[in-house]
Parts: sequence; structure tokens; C-alpha cells
Amino acid sequence: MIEWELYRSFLGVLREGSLSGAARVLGMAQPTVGRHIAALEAALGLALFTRSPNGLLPTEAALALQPHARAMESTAAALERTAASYGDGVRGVVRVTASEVIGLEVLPPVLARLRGRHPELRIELLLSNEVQDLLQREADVAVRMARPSQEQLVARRVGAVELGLHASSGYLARYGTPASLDDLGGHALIGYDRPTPFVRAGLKRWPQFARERLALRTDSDTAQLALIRAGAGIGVCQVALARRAPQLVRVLPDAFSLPLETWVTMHEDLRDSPRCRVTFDALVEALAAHAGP
Amino acid sequence: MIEWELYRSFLGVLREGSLSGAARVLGMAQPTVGRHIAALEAALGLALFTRSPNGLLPTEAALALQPHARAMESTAAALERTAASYGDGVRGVVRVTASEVIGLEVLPPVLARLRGRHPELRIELLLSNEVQDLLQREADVAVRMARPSQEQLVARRVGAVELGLHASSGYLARYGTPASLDDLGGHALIGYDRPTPFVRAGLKRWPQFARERLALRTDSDTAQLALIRAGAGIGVCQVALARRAPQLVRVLPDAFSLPLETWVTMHEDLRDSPRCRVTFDALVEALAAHAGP
DNA sequence: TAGCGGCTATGCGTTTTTGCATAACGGAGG
DNA sequence: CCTCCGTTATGCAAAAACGCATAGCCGCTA
Repeated sequence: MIEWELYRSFLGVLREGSLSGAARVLGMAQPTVGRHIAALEAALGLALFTRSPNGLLPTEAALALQPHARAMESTAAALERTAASYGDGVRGVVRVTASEVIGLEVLPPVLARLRGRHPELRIELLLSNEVQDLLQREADVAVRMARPSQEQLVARRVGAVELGLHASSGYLARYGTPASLDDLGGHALIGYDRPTPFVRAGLKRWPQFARERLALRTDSDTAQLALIRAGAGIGVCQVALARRAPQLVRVLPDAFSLPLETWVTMHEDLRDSPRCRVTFDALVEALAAHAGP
Repeated sequence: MIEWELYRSFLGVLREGSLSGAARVLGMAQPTVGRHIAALEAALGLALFTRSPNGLLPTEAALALQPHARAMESTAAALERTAASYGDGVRGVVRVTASEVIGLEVLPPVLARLRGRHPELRIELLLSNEVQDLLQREADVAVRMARPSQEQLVARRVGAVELGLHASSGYLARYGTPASLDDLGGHALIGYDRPTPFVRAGLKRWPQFARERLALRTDSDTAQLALIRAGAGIGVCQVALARRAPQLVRVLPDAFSLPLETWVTMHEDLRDSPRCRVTFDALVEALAAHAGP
């Protein structure tokens, strides 16, 4: 029987690339980590690393085992969070996931207010457009732009976030305001570099934003927003965000409008966890105010 | 940081219901397991079991944590099997999953022959109609009645297994042979108790097998087969199987025929593992012979 | 070329963990 | 009512794991 502790050291070495580095991260001594790796190699009957004076190089086998070890790690973390949710009182850690734009532009004041009311609450923000797996407890509460498909989730629709074309007043003063979608051809357009399925769907309705016609391409929504604000061109961003920035002007509001249904979700088992419930409610309230009906 | 070893003891106690029982299974001393549980409770900050003189009773929290711990366990097992697949030579363990009928009626001689050729090969048979997750390595090689949807799988179509209506010659001699589907109403029909999606689809074409019209209901395919063989009535089974049993007669072959595409699949990473490859090839060959074109 | 900073590997004393033996307790059965 | 079999909890000695200190190796830099 192989001790599960060995997998931890294995992961540490894999990440840090050396026994010493892993020992630092894991809070153990370097000989201990070395002995763990040796024990694991003996138990599995294969070489996991090739020793070298400036670190350990993982073998092909080690790389094949890495996903499993990482899965164990994230499962252990999920277990601990589940356990933590059984504690009562609004305290402890809540992992919140949202898109980058929401996380940077909308959540900070909400979370600040929330922590003002509950100082013992700790919040971990996971900003990513990839959908985290709430069932596996990679996150506790999620803000998503799509109706959650899985059962076992508490999901609340908070309205629709409207996307629209925007530019800075400075840009429009210099290059003029387009009067129709056809006018966009002569403008500096901001859009995506590698199209996701979602973007591809949008391109069918507005082919003006095809990749080759763009003056500025980036897959970062926040970078697109920053570019629009800086007067670099015309791009898509949330109408509610643009309204708060005095220099931003909406362009062709009738010709370009894309409402995104917005949902706040969490695992149904967390319904009775005070810290998650409080966070969930705060997010629902804030996003309902931010999003349209 | 919580030691992962503690989760093992936790699982053991959860399964055995007592510290002593868990200690026996885990190969440790009972005080050790007791200390592990105490340490885990202290680390998580909640009670996992209520002690009683004849065992430990899991709390609600413990039951909530159980799935996570089980996930860690199966991941660890998957990791070990992946590691084992890196050893060369046709030796070691291969986990094969298939439906009960295939596993009981078709595989035994195949596996016996296979082990005759490779005595150091060990085989674990997982008989279940639930689709095991090959990506998570719950099994190494799978025989499935559906085209695998996931990528990363090596999948080989081996033909189609035909299902047909059958009864024993004894039954037909006593109660007569139905001449049409409508005649089935007067017969003792054998079918499913709780319909799965697959069964429900079949019911649309042959409503004669609706639940309330069945004389014998069981969700076990093998039990249905045994009932048909024993002359209990008319039911559905694989034509290829019935052909091998002298007392079985096919009924209404033109009115009832259901071909099931059959696939043998394994994880693509196992392609270079001799033991998995050999097993895969043997299954493909045997099932191609068993199934029709 | 000498020195420095990174790494791994090895001995050794100490701490921690484990297993054994045993006590204490409760229910089942004669 | 007493005994037996199962359980958990505790004390203590043995064993295992750990951390510290150090030796040795390599590459980089002055």
C-alpha cells in the first residue's frame, strides 16, 4: 500500500523542479522529500525523476501520473472546504468565481462591503472565463453568463447584462461617430484574437468584427475594456460599465445590443452554510442592480 | 495542513463501522486508527463520529465528506494502475468492464484463453451496466453498447449484437408460439422493472412490453436470460447467445430485432501498455466473432 | 581559477508515530 | 446473574520518520 502522503511530495517536486524547492513549499526538510520520492519510486517500481545537480527532471511516467496526483490534491481541497462549510457563523473561506470583467469592475466594492459586515469572512476570487466545476467544489459560488445545466445547483437569475459598442469621446471627436454598421469598416475595431464558440456566434450577426478586420486583437476582455477607455477604438463592453465612465460613449445602440443572461449559482449543499449563503445573497443583490431586467 | 493518510483511515472507519474493523482492513493497529480519527476531527474542527460501545456512527458531516474521500481513493487507485501500465511485459492487472450478460456469457472463455497465453496477467472484471469512466481510469478496457462520446479513447467497432425475442421450446410447446406481435398479449412476458432511458426508447417501438403487461419484471439482464432459459416466458436476449442454447427458440424474428452497435474502448495512453493492448485485442477478436457484422 | 550559490546525498540525534498489552465498558446468551 | 465477545481508550516500549548538519557535486561569475 502506497502512502498518500508520498503523492504530495511528488506534486511538490513536480511543481518546484527540485527537492529543496518542494521542501520549502511543503514545509518539510529536503532529505524528507528526497526519501519520499525514493519511496514512491520503489513502490511504483519505476523512475519518476532523473537526478541532476540543479534539480530533478520528471520522466515521461511522472508526467503521466501528474494529472491523477493533481486530482487528488483538488479533491482534498474540496473535502476541506466542504468540512469548513459545516462550521457555523459567517467566517472562513468562500471561493467565488466570475469572469475577469465582473471580477475587476463589479465585485470589488461588493466584496469590500461584505467583508465590512463580516470581518471574519475570507474570500478567494477565481477570475476565469472557463466554467469552474461547482459540483466538484472547485468553487463555492459562481457568477455565470449562462444558465447552469447541472442539477444539484442553487441557481438564481439576476437579469441580463447588456453588451454594446462603445468608444471614448476623444476617439469619436477625432475620427467621427459611425452612423450605421457599414460605417464601422473605416474605424479601429477592437475584438478577439482566437474566437471562442461564443464569439463565433456573435460574428454571424456582426461580421464587421471578423478577425481580419480588427485593428486591435486580444482575448482579454479587460484589455479590450482598457483599450476602449484609452481611446484606441470601438469595441464591445458592458453597457452598465460604460455608463459609469464619463468619457465612454455608446455607439449604434440600436444596431448592436447583446443581452447576456446572468446567473449566480452555488452547490445546493452549501445552502445552509452561513458564509456561503451570505456571499450568495450579496452577489445576487449586487448583480441584480448591475444587470438589467 | 491535513495529512492525506487520515482520509484513508476515515474511509476505513466509514466502511467498517468501527475502529477495530477499519484497523483490520487497513492493516494497522486499532489505537492508530483511533488517533487518526481524533486528529482528523481536530484538524477539521468538527465531529465525524459519535462513539458508541459497539462501533462508531458517522455524523451528517462525515457522510457529506465521504464522496470526496472516495474520490481520492479511486484517483489513487487510478494513479497506481497508470504507473503499473508503464511496466513492460504482459503482466500485472487489467480492469475490464462490460455488461453483466457479456461478462457472464461471452467473456469467461476469452479471458481464460488469454490467461492461458499470459499466465502473469491478472484480470479484474467490473460487471455493470453503468458506463465506467475510462478517462478517470475506473477501468482500463471497456465493452460498450454505444459509440463512445469522449475523445482520448481508442475505440474499435466490433459489429452489432442483435437482440431478439426468445422462449424455451418447453414453454412454446405448452403455451403455443405467437404468430404476431399482437399475440404476445396472451403470453408471459419478461421485461424490466424500472425502465432506463434505453428501455424507454425500446418501449416506443414495442409497447407490448409496457411495465404493466409484464408477467415477470427484473432489471437484471442475466436474470431475464435465466428466466427465459427456464421456460418462464418470452423475453429479449442476444440472438447469438440463444443460438448456443439448444432449448431456446427465437420468436417473431421478423417483427422483433434490435441491433446494438458494440465497441471495445480503452484510454489512448494505454495503447503502448502491452497488457492492456493484448487484452484489448483479445476482446476485439472475441466480440467480433460473437457480434454480427 | 577561485569563490559562491544552487542542488542532492548521507549520518546521527531527536521527535513522532506506531503497535502491543491491557483496562474499562456494554450487549447477547446461557 | 455471570460469562463471553465485541467494542473504545490508555500506558509504555519499539520502530519509524523527521530535521539538522554536513559533505560532495555542478555551473556560473568575477
